[in-house]
Amino acid sequence: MHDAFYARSSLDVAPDLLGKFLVTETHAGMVTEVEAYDGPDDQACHGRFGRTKRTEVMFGPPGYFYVYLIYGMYFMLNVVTDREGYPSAVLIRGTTDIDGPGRLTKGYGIDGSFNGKSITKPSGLWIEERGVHVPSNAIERTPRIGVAYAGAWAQKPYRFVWRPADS
DNA sequence: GCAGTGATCATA
DNA sequence: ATGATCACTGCC
Repeated sequence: MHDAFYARSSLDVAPDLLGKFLVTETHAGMVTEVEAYDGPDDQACHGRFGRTKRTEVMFGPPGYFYVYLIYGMYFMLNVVTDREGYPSAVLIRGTTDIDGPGRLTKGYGIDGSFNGKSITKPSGLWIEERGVHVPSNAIERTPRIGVAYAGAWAQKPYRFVWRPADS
């Protein structure tokens, strides 16, 4: 999971995160569901209004976590992708052990203190390749969840799902 | 079906 | 300072 992995379009990184493992010192689960948020023109992307204090990390270099609070209760975990100055990220919505973006962060103990941290082991949260092969034709693509306001962008198939056949 | 919850951002 | 919005969840 070197830096070059994240230095690509969120639309390429997203499906490649399926089958990887999200790991902390106490939890590990295989990523099963993600969404891509791609650039200033994407009307569902937080970066569409330009740089703000909250979205600053999204505009920064790839390979960092972007974590924010939604609905006053739930933290959303994203990984920043692409290049510096271009706001894009991949939202991790589910793993094999915990399904649902808000439940996942709660279960893994991920809060706002992870915002802006590097995706490396010393940060306490990282992503591992464990040799799981994900057939590309088995990845399901659908519109993203909860972005009905985003006009034409609400329809784009930027959500990627893959669950092992036997689970 | 919808309440809960609070940071964020625009407006002033 | 105020008010609307929100990449969700759990209980009705």
